[in-house]
Amino acid sequence: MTGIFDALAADRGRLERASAAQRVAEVLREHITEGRLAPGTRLSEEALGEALTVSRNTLREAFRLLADQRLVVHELNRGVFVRILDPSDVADIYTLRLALETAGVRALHSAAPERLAAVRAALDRAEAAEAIGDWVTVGTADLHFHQAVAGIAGSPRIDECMARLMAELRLAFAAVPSARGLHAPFLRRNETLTGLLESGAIDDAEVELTGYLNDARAVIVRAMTGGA
Amino acid sequence: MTGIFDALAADRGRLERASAAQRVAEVLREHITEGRLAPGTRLSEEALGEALTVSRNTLREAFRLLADQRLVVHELNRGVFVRILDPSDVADIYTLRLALETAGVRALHSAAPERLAAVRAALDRAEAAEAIGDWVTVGTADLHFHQAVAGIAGSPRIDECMARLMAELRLAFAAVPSARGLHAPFLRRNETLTGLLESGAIDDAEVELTGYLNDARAVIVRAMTGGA
DNA sequence: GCTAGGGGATTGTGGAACAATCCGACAAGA
DNA sequence: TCTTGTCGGATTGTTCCACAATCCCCTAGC
Repeated sequence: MTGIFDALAADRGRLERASAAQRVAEVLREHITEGRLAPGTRLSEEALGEALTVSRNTLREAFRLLADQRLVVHELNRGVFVRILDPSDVADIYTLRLALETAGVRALHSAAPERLAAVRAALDRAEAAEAIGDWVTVGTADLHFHQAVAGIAGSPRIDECMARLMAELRLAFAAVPSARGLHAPFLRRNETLTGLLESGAIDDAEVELTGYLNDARAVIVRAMTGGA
Repeated sequence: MTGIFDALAADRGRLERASAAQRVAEVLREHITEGRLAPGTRLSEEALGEALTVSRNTLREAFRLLADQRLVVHELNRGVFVRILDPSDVADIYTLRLALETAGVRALHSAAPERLAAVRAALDRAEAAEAIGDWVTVGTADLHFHQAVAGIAGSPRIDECMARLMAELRLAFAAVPSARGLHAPFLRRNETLTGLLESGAIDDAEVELTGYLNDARAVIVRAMTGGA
């Protein structure tokens, strides 16, 4: 009998109006992760407040939200700047990714089947985007794929942690010139990993995942140090 | 020649004064994690601002910081409340803890020896506090012990993630009446785990850690559901 | 007993003002 | 020329105030 109410409750979040600070943060977040705001850019309170027609108070609250997500850094009396990731940041992101995605793989046997299906669905989206050469979408789908892998664990906190990491990773991708060549080699390995998961080979999947992430980390770190 | 400057640069963080919002958040955080502010308490902007002699704007910025750490929840047009953890939250915290601490254990062989020493040091502090019956300190040292285990990974993000989780856990502990009987049985297992780590038995340590956290989770969840 | 509506209290947001701080420019001295 | 001291503009940090939006509780009316 409560099925209807549960279904409605799932959409509860959608009707909660967002505060102005949240909306502002959302807009800025998009601009940052899409690369339209280059890392290191100073976000002037006055200029941004005027551009978005919000008060400084509201803008400062939005800055706090973004600082939490590590998309901007707040320097006292100097203002907020779009975060600049250095190679050690990227390496660290991959360390945490490995821990979270491994947790997902290990939870495979006790997880709901939908979670594994979500992994396959994300993979399909990535390959569909690859087929038409839409590399921006490929990058997005790849991130969603890995979120789905970690999501196997069924842990809200792991999901949130991964979401933050993926947002940070976009910052790194924005710093790498050719994102197209970056993702292509790894799609095949996504396919391999998914196959292992679907066959229930947890240990093999874990080995594959570890090697995958270590390789990806090396590629990106090299691109960052070599490119800049 | 640059050695001196490098050493000074390492202490750079210490001279950055904290903003009023950060100081306010720090004070509130202590009160919350020490249990002086009961979960569910409403934090009125006006009353708190007057008590701490800060303006509402500053207080609101502090609230954003605390909301990030999940110590308070912000409900639109209703205000902020000290977070109330339910059993599913605690269970989820332990899921993430397991992932992070496992990452530490697995990094054992490639970690600096100081990190393992930090684990032993935290354990010693806990046992010293136990000897004099200071159970509050035991609880704190136990949290530090587990942070040290995760810290073996040497990842700043893992460290920060664990620190947040431990702050959340204090909220749960505050809800459990007798914290004294809660920690005692697990000190022995901390000792066991440390011994396995020091002997380099990664796989055994991982098994012990997994069992440990699952048992601890069950104890706390039972205390929460039974006590309330 | 239940619904509808009103009033008070609190938060959300904007705006202004002043202090504190930073940064660059310029000048003075070695 | 290089370093150091000082000044002034620009920006942030913080406070205060005002008003709209919203929520919650209480009461009136059915």
